[in-house]
Amino acid sequence: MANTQSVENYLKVICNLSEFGKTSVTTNKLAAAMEMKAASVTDMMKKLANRKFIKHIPYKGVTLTEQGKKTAMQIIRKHRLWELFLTSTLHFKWDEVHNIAEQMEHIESDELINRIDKFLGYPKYDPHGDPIPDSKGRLPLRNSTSLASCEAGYSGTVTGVQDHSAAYLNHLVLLGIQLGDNLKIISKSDYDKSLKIKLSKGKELFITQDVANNLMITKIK
Amino acid sequence: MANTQSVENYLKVICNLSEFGKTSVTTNKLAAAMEMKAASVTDMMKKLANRKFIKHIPYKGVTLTEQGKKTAMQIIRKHRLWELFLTSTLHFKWDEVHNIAEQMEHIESDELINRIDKFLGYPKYDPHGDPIPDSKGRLPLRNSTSLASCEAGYSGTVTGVQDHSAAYLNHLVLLGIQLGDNLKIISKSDYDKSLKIKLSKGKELFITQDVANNLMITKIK
DNA sequence: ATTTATTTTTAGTCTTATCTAAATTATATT
DNA sequence: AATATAATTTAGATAAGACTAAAAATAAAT
Repeated sequence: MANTQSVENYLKVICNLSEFGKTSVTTNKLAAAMEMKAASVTDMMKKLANRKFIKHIPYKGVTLTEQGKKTAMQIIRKHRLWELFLTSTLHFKWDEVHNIAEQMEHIESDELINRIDKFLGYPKYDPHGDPIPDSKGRLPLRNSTSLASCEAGYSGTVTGVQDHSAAYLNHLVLLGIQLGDNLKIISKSDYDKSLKIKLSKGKELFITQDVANNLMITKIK
Repeated sequence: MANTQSVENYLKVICNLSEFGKTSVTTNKLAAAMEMKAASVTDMMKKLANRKFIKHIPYKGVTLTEQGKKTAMQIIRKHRLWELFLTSTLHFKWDEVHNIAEQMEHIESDELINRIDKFLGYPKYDPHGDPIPDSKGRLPLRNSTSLASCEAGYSGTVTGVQDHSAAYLNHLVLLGIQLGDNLKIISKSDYDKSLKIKLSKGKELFITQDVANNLMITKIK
């Protein structure tokens, strides 16, 4: 009855790459994201399609079915709640939690994850600013945009990251940028699209387009 | 490098059945404890022997090597710490935690389990009174004996159970017996070895030999 | 000391999930 | 439109871990 960890991982990654089921995902993209060979992915796609988790159009890609999305959301919920537990209760740093949560997300017990949810106070966002699905699989909405897409003069609050790699997260720590920080775009270079920003604490700094691309903010004005 | 969950389960069960490596375990006993067929167990014994976790004498049984014992103790440590976390932090009942801990014990992260240990205040015993190995694999000692082995007149404190089944644990709840309770043996029946005991709260009750056999106490006098 | 019963092992099969290499389909380029 | 390139799928192999059925070893009972 229960799904294997492998099946859960595929569904989770498909869900993330498809923006929660909105778009279709190609075999190679999936293979790259899962660090597996395309042939292995094709194999699994057949199995997942048989079990009605996805719709697979050969040579074209896959999309999640309602059932597949529902299952994937529960795994993402578990992953994000465990990440938050690890940082807020056990004081892990935000770049250390991913690998452990990858394991914990497969623990099979609705009761357990609901109690963790309660223990944490029914949080809406994980340590990287990603929204946590509730027990019904519903996502809280937040209209955040990439910092790179904002013009000079705008202010905003840092709400999340798109790149979850330890390297990127550590780079932000180095720059002194944290989730929840307010910042203002002073200017934008025409030369390399780098940004001069001012943190609410007063500190001014330059960040590259790459860094700005992966930083999510909610525009204030 | 890491061991599979299956390997970890075998080592854990061997360790428990062998009284932490002291005695040898037979194929059939292991098969029964793991709810598997004897043939499957033999297969795995060869693999574990190859990897120097156990010594296997065909047709005779297996014993843990030092390495095998060390590995098993870490799994038992994780199991017991997670059981305590589930009861003390998430308020699960003591008969509900086993299945979940069976899964959590396989999470691979020394740092994680050490932080849980610290979070719980470096506890020495789990919710069933079983000793928790420390990070080096050392077990706290406690000289407890089965209540059934004590004579009338003796007093003691309930320290643990030998039967971990939900049925037994619920039966104790029904009787009103908890870990840490003090009790005194009023009399012992020659007819069926049942015991009349008095709890420190004042309540008197009769318990069968079976129940007494599975209840561990430290004799006070 | 044979025979019977029990325990354990061997041999061969199955499933899941991965891989490599080859074949096929789709896309891009002249 | 033909061909080259890239993406995807098929076919066949492998490893882990479980199973059944049969063979072998040990233990028990006459």
